[in-house]
Amino acid sequence: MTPGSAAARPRGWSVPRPQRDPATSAASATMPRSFLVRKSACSRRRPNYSELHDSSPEFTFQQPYDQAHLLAAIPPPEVLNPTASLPTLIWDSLLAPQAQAIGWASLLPQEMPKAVVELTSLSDEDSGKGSQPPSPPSPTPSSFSSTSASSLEAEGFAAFPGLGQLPKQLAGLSVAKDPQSRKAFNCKYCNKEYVSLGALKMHIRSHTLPCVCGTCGKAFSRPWLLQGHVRTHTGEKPFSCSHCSRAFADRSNLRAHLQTHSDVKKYHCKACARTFSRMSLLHKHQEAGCSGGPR
DNA sequence: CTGGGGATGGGGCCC
DNA sequence: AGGGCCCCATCCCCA
Repeated sequence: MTPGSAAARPRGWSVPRPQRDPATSAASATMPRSFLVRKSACSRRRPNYSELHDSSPEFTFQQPYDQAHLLAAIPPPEVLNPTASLPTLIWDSLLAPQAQAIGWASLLPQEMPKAVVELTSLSDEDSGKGSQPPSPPSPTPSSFSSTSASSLEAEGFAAFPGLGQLPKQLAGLSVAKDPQSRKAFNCKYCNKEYVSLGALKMHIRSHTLPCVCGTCGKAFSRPWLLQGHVRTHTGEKPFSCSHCSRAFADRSNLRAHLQTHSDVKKYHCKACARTFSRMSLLHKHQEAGCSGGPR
């Protein structure tokens, strides 16, 4: 398949989550979980991970600076492919001297080389945190996505004159005001709007992808996403079906699987009353042209 | 066409 | 405030 093909389909608004697990939250049952943001058609584009290895000449890592800012990310030694040495590294792109030379401010995010955009910064204290199998540790990279623009200016950019003017743009932080003068936070990468800085910071991680797989170099926005990915390498499947012997690496997939054991599936076709274990199956069914009659 | 598994993205909640 | 986790959504692939 082509990694980018998924982006071709517009997805529009997030579907409000109908109900949350009552055991975990009762209040949120009345509130859609994705009410904060409208997803653009391209918002779920998949990164071209091959580009992680395709460093353009302007961004080749250089000695000795690069060594000082490289850090092996997540690699439980027994998990690592001995031959996979490479860009499974996190690099502080923001502090890179090369950044000055190429005019960051003039680059739109999508124009930045992926190898730069996706590799994010680590502080000294982060670099001291190692990996702990079996579960990959959270790398807790202090990428700029989790750093305020002001602190970036104060900390990192101070070391590199000339970058000081850029951080707010690069960090994707801007505070806008809506007509009611209520604060809103816009992502400079994609213009999504958030009602809290925390939500925006979380979102920005999806642009910066600070969590990098030590085995294949694939980058993720959050540690637990990486953790799930690492299971594809290790084969770990901690979620077992209580009805059969199947095990799954992902809880959501187990949940979907459990539906297959149920006579009455979760998703109903309103036209023909058929039920499906997955929303995607229901959609396929409808797109295929539901006859409308009961089956 | 259908059903299912695998993989991944992302916002919200809890601690 | 931030990390971890939950849950949902969706895509791709295959049988």
